Amino acid sequence: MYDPHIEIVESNLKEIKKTFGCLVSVDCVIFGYDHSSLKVLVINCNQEPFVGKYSVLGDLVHTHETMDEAIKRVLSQRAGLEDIYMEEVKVFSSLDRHPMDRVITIAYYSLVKIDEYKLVDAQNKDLKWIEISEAKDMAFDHEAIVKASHKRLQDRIKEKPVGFNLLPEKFTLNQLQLLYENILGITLDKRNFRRKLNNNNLVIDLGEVQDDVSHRPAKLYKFDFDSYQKMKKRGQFSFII
Amino acid sequence: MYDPHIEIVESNLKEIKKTFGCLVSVDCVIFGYDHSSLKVLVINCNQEPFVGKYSVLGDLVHTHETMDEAIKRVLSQRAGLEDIYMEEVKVFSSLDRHPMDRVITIAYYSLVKIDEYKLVDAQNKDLKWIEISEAKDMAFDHEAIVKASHKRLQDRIKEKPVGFNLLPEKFTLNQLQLLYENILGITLDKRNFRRKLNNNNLVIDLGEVQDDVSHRPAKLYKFDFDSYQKMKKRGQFSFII
DNA sequence: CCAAAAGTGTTCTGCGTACACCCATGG
DNA sequence: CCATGGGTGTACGCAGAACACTTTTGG
Repeated sequence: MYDPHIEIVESNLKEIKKTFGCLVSVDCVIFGYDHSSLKVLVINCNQEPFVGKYSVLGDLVHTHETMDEAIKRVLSQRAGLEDIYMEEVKVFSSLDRHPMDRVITIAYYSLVKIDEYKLVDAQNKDLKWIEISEAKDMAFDHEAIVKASHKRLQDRIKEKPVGFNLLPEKFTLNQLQLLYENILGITLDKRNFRRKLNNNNLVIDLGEVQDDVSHRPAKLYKFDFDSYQKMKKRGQFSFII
Repeated sequence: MYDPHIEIVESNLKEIKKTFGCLVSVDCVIFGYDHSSLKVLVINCNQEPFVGKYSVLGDLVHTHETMDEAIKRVLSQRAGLEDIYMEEVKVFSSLDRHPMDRVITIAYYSLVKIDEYKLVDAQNKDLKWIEISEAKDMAFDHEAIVKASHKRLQDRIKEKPVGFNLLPEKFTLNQLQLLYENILGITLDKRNFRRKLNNNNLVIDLGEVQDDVSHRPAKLYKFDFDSYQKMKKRGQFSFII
């Protein structure tokens, strides 16, 4: 019987590469939150036949870099983003997902504090934040990539405090609650939400208040990273909202 | 400024493939459960410098197949497995993970009803079930791949009833409980475990009993797939043990 | 003083958890 | 009748969910 298993050995390496070599890319769905809705960072695609459609940021993976390095390079060089939260979502491998050649892509999503981020756009002039709901009819299979990433973010935020990566260092509890409501598409009870935060020691009262609002200013808080680390270590942490 | 973004267009496709083409493989961690412990299906590696070490089943992805097709091909051709549960785990992309060339691999795990599976080994003579604890010092980075897959299974089984894929169609409640205890490495309370199953309508009493035991025979149950589907549809399903 | 949003407590219900004894069968 | 595992119910505490009014500030 034919042995379908291919062994990579010196003698047939060149032949193997010719036969099996394919292109691998990373695509990163960058989420931002502007205090009213969840946004995705996109670019106008300039590859036929998708010219004019939106695309998320991505690039081919170089032969000398890991996925992690590739995605960091894309975030840094193409969006000026450093040290931001990111997570692998899944692999997209349809044969026809790229019109020019077979390109396997690994999707990631990232979370950006949109207030602290000015669009860095050295390479091109059309980086743009769009609403999740606008992420339709995108280039390649990027609509599916955005959908899968959004779903992953929704799942993740229910069990880990990743949402803080979308807010400024100092935030009000209402801002935090609205973030959850927007991402999950649900409404939450203010008192229950706050009690849960307090029970978990997840936020620290900074003793400061808002100073630019025309009504009673809200207290400002920050995420209690140390407390979260401790809770993770001893026993399990639950943040299912 | 240098634009690091590579566009794949007809004119430079060949050059791009030469520069960026790399090898992609799938590796599948196949879990089985033999009524006492969780097992992994491995093979003796025959590639230097790992000859004699264990490896999980994997293969290069062909240019004309998706990941899904590749993993199904590996499961079918190399282990005779068809239509089994599987899930993508994550990408492994260290530059030195394969000694011969840069190979990016996508790890999957699968669940097999070990009782109903006779080792099909047409291609080679050394398919073997080993204990999780024996999955050390494996070929390539397969120890890390097994660890990550095991962790994923542990996470998944807490929220979805995937464990039934490891048991025969008919099983006793004690067998089910032991499965959970073995996979999670914890002990569970018998009465609480059973109450939760009943509350969720997850199992159906078949009205049959064991007939090969030298003590009071236990009732046999099967997984209630329809009930699970209904529960998933209306509202959320929780199976956190 | 009015508008706007901030902030705060209680009750009820259901679920997780801890826990121990009798039952049915084969040998 | 004995050994072996099979099977069952209760009490407690905590956490989620529902729910409405008072407070503080700016204008």
